[in-house]
Amino acid sequence: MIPTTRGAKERGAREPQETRGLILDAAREMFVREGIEAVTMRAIAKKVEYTPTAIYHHFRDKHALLRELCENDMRALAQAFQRSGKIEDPIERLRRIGQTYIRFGLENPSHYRFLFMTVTPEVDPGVEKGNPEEDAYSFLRRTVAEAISAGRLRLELTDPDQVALMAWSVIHGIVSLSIVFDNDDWIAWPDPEKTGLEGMDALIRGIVRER
Amino acid sequence: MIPTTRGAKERGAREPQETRGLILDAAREMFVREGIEAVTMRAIAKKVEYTPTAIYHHFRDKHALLRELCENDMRALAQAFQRSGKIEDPIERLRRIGQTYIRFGLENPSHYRFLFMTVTPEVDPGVEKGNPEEDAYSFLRRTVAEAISAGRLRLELTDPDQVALMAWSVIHGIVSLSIVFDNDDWIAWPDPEKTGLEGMDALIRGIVRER
DNA sequence: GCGTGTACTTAACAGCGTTAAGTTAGCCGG
DNA sequence: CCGGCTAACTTAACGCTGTTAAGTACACGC
Repeated sequence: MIPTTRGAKERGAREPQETRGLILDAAREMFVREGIEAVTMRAIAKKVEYTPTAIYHHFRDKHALLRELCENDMRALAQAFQRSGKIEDPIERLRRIGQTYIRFGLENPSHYRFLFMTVTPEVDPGVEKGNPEEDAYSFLRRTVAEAISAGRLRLELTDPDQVALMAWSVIHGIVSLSIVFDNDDWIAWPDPEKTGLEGMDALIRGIVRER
Repeated sequence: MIPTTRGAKERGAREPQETRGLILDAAREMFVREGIEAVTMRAIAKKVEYTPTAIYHHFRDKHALLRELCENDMRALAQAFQRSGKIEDPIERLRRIGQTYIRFGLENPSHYRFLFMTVTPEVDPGVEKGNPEEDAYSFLRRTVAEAISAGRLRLELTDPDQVALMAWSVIHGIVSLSIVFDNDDWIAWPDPEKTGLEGMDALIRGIVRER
């Protein structure tokens, strides 16, 4: 049962189970280089020099492939958050989370679009939800909860989910708008990172408890 | 040159130039009822009892059809903003704009997705940009500019585009996240309209000039 | 040596947006 | 009255997509 088999045929040199990784790598490159709509099963197959059908031996369908592609990056985001987790002050940490998130979005628009701007038919529990080390949202939520229980926020703000969503929204709003209306003359675009950070700052001013 | 022609064949009863409107109506219904991906040229054609090719006589391509479909609603949004334009206080007006926008998004998720969450290759100047009566963003921008010149905002906030984007972001963030993660158990969803409004309130608290 | 299972291929299906070419019907100038 | 013109429409097809059924080749365990 242990896949020590290697049916690589006269194709020879290629490691068999490695094919899976090969497909993922090829897909990832096309994904980031030319956007999600450039990634077709046939194009991936061509790049790794297999037939399109071969891919279905390693992934249930296209969506599963893309999801696996993005889960790594999703985890990477959560771990980037983790790094800012060392900041003591939860408010300052929140700010830092925002910055990390904006940069992730602007640097990986394809992943961002797939992860946060695409309606998926069903829920895919790929990363472990509720675990702050893998799930970026639950890390944000925990930070907010910390700020609440430390009495740093306005007293009427008691629901950590709601406040977390408010914070996420400012940032996600800027990032997704700048992705959608990139090089559009509709909006006179200020620097997205700067605008996002200042938006976060404004929101923070609006939720902290005045003293 | 005036299209008084009527080449409706033995199909008879059908008004010729009206066909265009017929197609739009059919597409609109499928659009709001089953979402954008259910709208295929073939399906529309079947519904209006023409061949798919016939549609291309009235619209350059699918995107043009969808755009025309949404432009009406875009204008409707701008006019809904217009109605809140009567509020004297620019800050209060801003709040009201937010509420109107949230409702529009939550009530018309398909239109919303197409208008604000879809990357379009080129800019389509359908609604007249810069004209607050047609262009919802420029209405928002004007309100912000008014607040700035009335000295209502913090002194470091001088760019109306940037502040308008910050405000838009909170709202768009909530709306788009609630569309994408609708019935997803990842997030414990508070009421989106309430969360959006409170987010807007928090942001407003964070940008107004303290006195 | 023989089955078994894994990795792959060939061929095809159904659907998509779109286009080239042909048909039909009605108007308009001579 | 009639030939030409044009708008509105159809038939047939192209090239693309994701996906699947069926078949082949190889390496392994028994």
